[in-house]
Amino acid sequence: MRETATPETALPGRRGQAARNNIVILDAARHVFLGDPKAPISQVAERAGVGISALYRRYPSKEALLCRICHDGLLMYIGEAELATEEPDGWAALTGFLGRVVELDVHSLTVHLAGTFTPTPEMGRDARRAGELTKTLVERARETGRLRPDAVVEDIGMILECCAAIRVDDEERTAQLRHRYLALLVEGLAAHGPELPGPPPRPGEMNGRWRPS
Amino acid sequence: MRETATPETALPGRRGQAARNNIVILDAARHVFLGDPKAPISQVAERAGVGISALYRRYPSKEALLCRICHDGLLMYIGEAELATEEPDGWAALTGFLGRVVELDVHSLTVHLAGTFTPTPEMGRDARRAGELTKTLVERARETGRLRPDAVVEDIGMILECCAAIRVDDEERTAQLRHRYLALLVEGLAAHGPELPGPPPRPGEMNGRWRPS
DNA sequence: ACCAGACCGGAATGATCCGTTCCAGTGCTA
DNA sequence: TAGCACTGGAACGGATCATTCCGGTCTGGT
Repeated sequence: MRETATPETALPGRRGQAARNNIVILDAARHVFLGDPKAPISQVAERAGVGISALYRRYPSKEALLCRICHDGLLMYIGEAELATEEPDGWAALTGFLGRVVELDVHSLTVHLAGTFTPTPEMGRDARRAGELTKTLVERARETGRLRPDAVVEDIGMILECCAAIRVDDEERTAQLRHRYLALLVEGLAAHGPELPGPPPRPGEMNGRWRPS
Repeated sequence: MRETATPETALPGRRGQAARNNIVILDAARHVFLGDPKAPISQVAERAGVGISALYRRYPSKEALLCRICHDGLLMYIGEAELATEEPDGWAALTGFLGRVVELDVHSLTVHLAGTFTPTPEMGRDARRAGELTKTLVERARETGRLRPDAVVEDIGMILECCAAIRVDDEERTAQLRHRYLALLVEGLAAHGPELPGPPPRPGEMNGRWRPS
């Protein structure tokens, strides 16, 4: 009688259309808001090929949709981080993790949507969990001796930020280019050159966005 | 009778106020539009401590002001590039240049304002000149053998893009952090590690923005 | 001392954009 | 075939801005 979430796409008729729309809408929203976090909601509907009501039936407001997208991204981040923890080589764990996060464009999904909605307490918890996992990854990478000693956990977020800045029209090409500059940055992380300049980023420093804009 | 541009700030009375405002307005505009390219023009006036008329007396439209700011940035870029050409060590020339461009936030000034106005032909010429200078710098850096062989000219713009993505509330701190990640990227450029992934960026690839938005 | 006009601040205007609501279908489902 | 879950898209109302306009202020030449 009741489908809780997404029992795959193949129901017949109206019921099926609704289930399919659930997915299609989330995909469209992700894509559109990745391109422009302030995009009008009508653009999401258009890309999804549905009417605006279809959106408002599922989410009470634009903010709720944004929140959902962002939270999903956060969960993806956590998932990848946990996956990475299982990699025995600490260095490969960290770099592989970075590569996958860049590939999925998860960073844009989470950080760049900040300020467009007021975060839920649950997201706060998940964000903290994400932070802890990242810390673990960095520490394990440091133990291998491959990570330069003056790198800190907070550098990771900044590095992802750098990669997310790369954007061209074609989506696949964007991913390629991001991998290129991630590679450059990772080489930098591995290089034991002269000490990095400036005080390293402090824990909350990049979170100016998270207050309700 | 007639002051052509900015005969410094110290004239008396109204005439002097006008001259001073010229500068104050450009500074404010630079600052505000760097923070948000789509900021309302009233915000520029507020930061400059002048009324809106003072802006419209000088520039016929918001677009004109944006164009001016952007062009100034382009000229700064060219200036720094020419300065760098005089440095005898090709590697120091390139890295020093990058540092100064990051410091001045020139990249945001030029690229991030694209699409907010229709470029003038003169800007086109200057942009080409900037490209040539950059190319020279990269080639000279390559001759020193310090630059990894698979790096290309177009990487420079992307690297600057990465740095420009770093932004925190405090302006000075932003600059510090940018230098930090620039250092990482430069280490990457110097490292002769495994070949960089993906086809390198092609010449026009990042210019999707330049058509009138 | 005086006035024409350069310059200014900021309110008023008019257009655009966008989130949200509303309503008239549409075709399952029972 | 009636009822209903769901839809597309038009209409509404508020917000945001670029731009214009106007009444005031101060300067500089006479």
